[in-house]
This record gives sequence, structure tokens and C-alpha cells, in this order.
Amino acid sequence: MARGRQRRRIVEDEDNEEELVGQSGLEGGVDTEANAQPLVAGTPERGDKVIKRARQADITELLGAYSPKAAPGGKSEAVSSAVQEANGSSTETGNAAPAEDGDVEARPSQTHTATKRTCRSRSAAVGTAETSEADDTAASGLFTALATSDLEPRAATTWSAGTPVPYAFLAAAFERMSNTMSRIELTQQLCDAFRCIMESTPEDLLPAVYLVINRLAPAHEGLEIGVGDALLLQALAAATGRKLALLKEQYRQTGDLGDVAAHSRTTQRTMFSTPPLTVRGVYHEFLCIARASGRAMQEEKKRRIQKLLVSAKELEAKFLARALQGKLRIRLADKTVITALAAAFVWYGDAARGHAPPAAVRIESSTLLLKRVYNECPSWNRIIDTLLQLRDIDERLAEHCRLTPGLPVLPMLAKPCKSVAEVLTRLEGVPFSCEYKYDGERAQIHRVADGRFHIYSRNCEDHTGKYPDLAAQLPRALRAALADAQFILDAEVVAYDRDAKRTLPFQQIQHRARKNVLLDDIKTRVCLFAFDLLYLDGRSLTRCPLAERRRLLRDTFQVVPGEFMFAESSDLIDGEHIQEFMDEAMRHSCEGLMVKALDGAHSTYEPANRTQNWLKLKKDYLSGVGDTLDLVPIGAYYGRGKRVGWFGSYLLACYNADTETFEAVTKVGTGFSEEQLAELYQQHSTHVLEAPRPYYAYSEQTRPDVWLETWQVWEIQCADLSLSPAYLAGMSHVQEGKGISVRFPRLVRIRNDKESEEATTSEQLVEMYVAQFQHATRAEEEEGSEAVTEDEEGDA
DNA sequence: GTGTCCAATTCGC
DNA sequence: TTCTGACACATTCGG
DNA sequence: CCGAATGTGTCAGAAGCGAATTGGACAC
Repeated sequence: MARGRQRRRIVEDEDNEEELVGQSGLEGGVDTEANAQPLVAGTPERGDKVIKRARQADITELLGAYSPKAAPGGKSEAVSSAVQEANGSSTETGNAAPAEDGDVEARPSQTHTATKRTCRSRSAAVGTAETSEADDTAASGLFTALATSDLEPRAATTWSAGTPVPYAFLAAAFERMSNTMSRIELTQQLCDAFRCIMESTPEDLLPAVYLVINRLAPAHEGLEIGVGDALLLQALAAATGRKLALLKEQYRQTGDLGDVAAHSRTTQRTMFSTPPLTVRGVYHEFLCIARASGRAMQEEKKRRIQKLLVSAKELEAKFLARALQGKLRIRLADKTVITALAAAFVWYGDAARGHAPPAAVRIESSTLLLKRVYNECPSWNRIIDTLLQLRDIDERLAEHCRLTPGLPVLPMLAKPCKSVAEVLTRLEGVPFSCEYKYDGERAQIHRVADGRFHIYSRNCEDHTGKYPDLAAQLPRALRAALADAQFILDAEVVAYDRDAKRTLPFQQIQHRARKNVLLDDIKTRVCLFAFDLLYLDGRSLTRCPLAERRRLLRDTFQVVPGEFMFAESSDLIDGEHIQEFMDEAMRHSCEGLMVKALDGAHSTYEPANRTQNWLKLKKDYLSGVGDTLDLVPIGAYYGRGKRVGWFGSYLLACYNADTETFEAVTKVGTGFSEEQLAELYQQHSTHVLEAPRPYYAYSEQTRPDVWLETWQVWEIQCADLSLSPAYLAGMSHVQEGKGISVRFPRLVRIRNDKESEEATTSEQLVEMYVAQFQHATRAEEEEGSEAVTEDEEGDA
């Protein structure tokens, strides 16, 4: 299985199928034996990665300074330890008032973990030992609501225990959820649905969870549905016998393929009846669709979708279509699922033991535990498997689903900041560090037991095959004493010019093939800029402070110029220096800065959370600093989903004064308020053209749904200018056959003071494009040979 | 059969 | 990646 | 002192460019 994991679809499918099908009970058999095994063995699945107890003790000691506050009394040992564990990350000192027995529910904010603190009054929070902190999901209202329910799972199910859960049950739940506005209610509904399933047919829980989050398998397995609008519409046409063009038109009007499918369904009702769809059946069918490959793959996918749709009732068809399109639109994602699942398991466990309704506090601590576990082990297969056997959420879950090299961790993300001042207020009174934010690709690098490396992308996709050069370079970066170390490293891969000793633009790295790259074929070299260490030889470091992680990082690795370097960083104090450092970063072709809490309880690694702890500062966030263009809308596209009835995006052009043409530069679909969107639709509807003006320059790939007159000018903010095969602005002026476009366009405002001929010109665009590179070049000249600095070089 | 091109899809930012 | 909007919660303000 | 107003964080769901990949269609 370990072998199979690093390859993709075709060959490994056999293995995967067994794994998925087995665990989800899709083959009918409940398969408990296979499932029971890992629990006993201590480490599910890849059994060889047992973490040594002794090592674990080390880390506990290391974390001693951040010891948990007292857990609330009167709780089961298991839950207490869960709370302790979770609390470990957030309490700076042990001086919080000891929790008393009694009505814990009344003051949940004291007992739950504040893995992330609220930012507003950090100084105050420090002063009061942070007892008033609230977690993101620590809405007492939420947990109280989840703890009160009169659901009788058995009575609420329409199917008998042990039989497959009908897909209609899920579809009905989806429909209900997409109509409830309140998040609390929504979570409650999801919780109820999960409870019904696990009380009656627990083996359907895993496929149900996958259908809810609309994924097929853990991200690193790389299983994708591979169905887009086009194919789906074809299948729909075939299943209902309606004209493709008609369906397309309907899609345009409703913006929702689900509605189209549901509607088509009713018009073409049954000639013969098919067996009802089941949750496991639909999930299994999705798997098959995802795995279809080779000759006539599209046909097969289409056939299977068709089959599903034919068997589907109205609501079922709606959500099947949405699921296949990847837009379930039930207003919930991972975090909500975690909360609902945690609550459901508390109820489930209590039901088994004949307890009274669960207390809000226990649901809260279970949610935090589950969240933590999911962060470090994002595999629902593994988690649900374990939970079903434990029939409870407690520390044993964390034991079985822990950080393991070979299983990617959700990466920590940063919050955008609009100014240096904002950074300072957010990090007031906390030591912090600034790092260059390199313009490359995030990489999480794992060294597993057999000494090999696995490289994962920001989305936990396996990119090992994309960077064989990194795997070859890495051993040189490990210090001799730690040559065999297992680790998980967080870093940025950046295209690098070794002769000039400088980083290259993002477009270079984007150019690399995605899989099966051979060392000899590599043209663009790559340098790794490491900035964090999450795991080292059996120890999870995610709850160490950044200063500590960074120390370990530098103790473990050494700089190899041009191959492995540490992200340039500086532990500064005031805003003045931040600005200076930012300018310096820009001169080194970086995107900006990352600012991170360095020490204390708030500097831990919080996977997947955009916390205050990591802030990102980019020049184009800063108002009036980044590149701004004045462009003219010349076309528009119909909106979908939320944007039905309006234009969802517009095609924008610059003005070529020489040829007196408007040349398409980019589309823009973000930056406007809903109100603005509605207004713009109104306004531009009255300026629609039958056909494009002869002086519009565009390529077929960007042909809009409607053409517009040139009567407005919009100010557009962007991050960079890029060379484009799809846009004709400044065509061939910089590179033969390429035009100029922009990265991350968004609307800033409407320039009512400008005529369309006063828009940014093609010439100006070319100048701006060229200027981008002069910055870096000039910086290099000024700094001489020291263009690349490594503060660690002498250290190596 | 083989090669070439296009359209659709996914995924990086 | 970018952005906005809705919700839930916590704090502050005002009668 | 309590309710209203305000501020903040989280989450979901709109939307962008460019590149690689892959199947299908078509020419040779």
C-alpha cells in the first residue's frame, strides 16, 4: 500500500478500491474484522510508523512551559485528558483560576481551548490569563444547541437498521440545510443526519461524510471526479432526452445545474422504476466515475452519470448534479462537518451507555479534539474508522490518528493585512518575526521511515513526482548528525537561477511538468526556502512555539546555496523596520512579508487556520502602492449560483492609441459589492451590442456572453503583470505571440471621471511589464554579488 | 497507426 | 489566489 | 442595568490567470 500511495490512479486503483470499499462497507459486508485490526496494532494502515513512546515523552517535556490549565472536574478521564491536550497549546501560564466543579456549562469559555485567541484585546487577555478567550467555533450558543435535541434517531429513520441508507435521505437533508440560514441550526441538522446514520447503518457513515464534503478520498490520494459542466450537460441531455442547447439555456438562467437536473427530471417521469439510490451506491458510483480512464473514458463517465440521473428522484437529481459539478452549495465545509460529527459521536456514545443528554461542554471539547486530530491526520477513512470502533471521542482517537510522516498535514495559512499599522495592532505586545514571502509553490516535505521523501502541495496533493531534484538535493541539507532523521518540513519551492544567484518569477516554476519529471529533463532549477519544522523523529512540533520550531529547523538543516536555504527572516520591533524589511523583500523579487508570532502560546502551528498568528503583507494589499490599471469593460459573462440574474464577470480592455483599438487584458469577477453588481447589470444591459465592434481585439477563448459599448472606465488592482497566450493587449511587444494580462485582478472603483479613450494604454502596459523586472535587476546591481544573502552560511 | 490540435479539466498562485 | 456577505459572539455605548 | 450598536472572526461561495494533462477528433 505504501508503494501504491505515491503513484497515481491507474495501477494503484486496485489497492485503493480495497481500502475505500472495505472501510466503508461498500461490498455489503460490514468488514469489522479488517477494521478492528489496526486499533489493536496501535497504528492503523501503515503499521510501520509507530511513534516511540519515549520520544513522545520528550516532546511533552519540551512543552512543559505550556502546561495545560486544570481540566474541569467531574468529567470522565478521557474527556479531561482531551481538554488538557487541547489546552496545552493555548495557556501561557498555569495561573488561570482553577475550574470549579458545578455548572461548567455556564462558563464554557473557560474550559474550552483557545487554540486561537481573539485578537482584539491581546494585552488585556494576557493580563487576565486569557480566561475570556473564545475559539472560532466556541460559540456557546452552538454547543448548547447541539446538546439539546429531541431527535430519536431510530424513529427518524425510514429504513431499517443495518440496511443501506437511501440517498434520498441525504438529499432531503441537503435541501433542508441549503434553506437554513442560521449556522447553528445548520450544524444541528447535519448532526441529526449523522446520528440517524450511525445509529442505524454505521458503515454508511464514511460514504455519507464524503458525500457531504463532496470529496472522494483524502486529498493526498489524488482522486478527482473529473467531470465538468460540459460533460455533465451532455449526460443530462442523454438521461432526460432533452436538447443540449435547451439545457444550456436553462443553466444560464438558473445558474444551477442542480435545478436544471431536478426540473428535467419532472418532465420526463418514469417509464419503468429503478431501485432507489443508496448513499453507499452513489458514493461507489462517484468513485467509478473518478477512476474511469483510458479509451472512451468520457463515454463511460457519461454513461454512469446518466444511469444515476435516471434512477434519481427530483431532489436526488438536484444534488447529484450539484455534487458532480463540485458545487454542492449546502453552505457547509470541513469545519462544520467536524463540529456536527463531534456532537453526533458524543450523542452516539452516550446512547450506547445510557447517559443523559450530553453536556454542551463535552461536545465543545470533543469538537476541539476532533478538529485537532483532523488537522494532523486529515483522513476521514482513518478517523471515522477509529471513532466507530471507540464509539466515543476521547484521547484514544488522537493516539490512533496522529501526525505521521507520509500523511500530509493541512498547512497553516496566513491572514492578509492591509497595512503595517494593522500588523502592529494585531501583534501588539507579542514578539514577532518577519519573513520574506517568496513567490513560488508551497511544499510540505516528509521524510519517511525508509529514508525517502514525499512532497505535498498546499492542497495536500502528492507532488513527489514533480520535484525529483528536490529529493536529490535534500540529503545535502541535512546535518550529518541527523542524516537519517524523519521530519516534516514546511517550505516554499522557488524557481532559481544558480548562475545569477537569484530567484525567478512564478511563471517559471509553473512551467514545470506535473508528474514523472526526470532529473535529466529539468531546465529550471529550484531552490527550497524552508521556514518551519512540524515533526522531527517521532515528535510532533505543532504545538511548540515558532521560536523553538525554528531553532530545531536550523539545528537539523544547513544551507546549501541555491538548493536549500532558510527563508530570510528578521525578528524586529517596530513598524519602521517592517517597512524597510518589506522593501528589501520586494527588491529580492518576493511578494511581500509574512509576519508571525514568535513565542508564547500563540505561536504554535495551527494547521488550516488563518489565524492572527501568521499575517501576510503584500504590496498590492496596501492601498495606493500596488499596480493599478484603468480598463474598459467591453463584454460580460452571465453569473452563476449566487450571481444569477446579473453579470458575474466582465471582459476588460486597455486602449491602443496607435491602432485605436480596445485590446482585451483580463476578466474581472471580484471586488464589487452585490449592490454594485446589480447596478452594473442594470446599467450595462442598456449598452449591449449585437456583435463586437471591429476595433475590439480579443481571442476566442475569452469570448464573452454579451458585448458591451465602451462607455465606462474601471480601476483595477492587480498583483503582477503576466505574459498571456489568451489576451491580446500589447501583443508581441514583449514576446512574440504573447499579450499582457494581470495576476489577481479585482475592481477597485468605477472611474466616472474618465472617458474610455483615457484608459491605460497598451504602451503603458508594456512599460509596466518591463519595469517589474528592472526592480530586481537594479537591486542586484546595488547589492553587488551579495544579491542572495544567507545568514546561515557561516553556520554550515 | 501516428501525429497534431482543441477543448475540458485540474491545480498552482 | 482575490473578494463580499451572513452569522455568531463579545464588547462598548446609551438611555 | 439591559438592550442596541459596533467590531471581529469564520465560513461559504462568487470570481481571476496560466500552465500541464488528457481524451477525442481529424488528417495523413
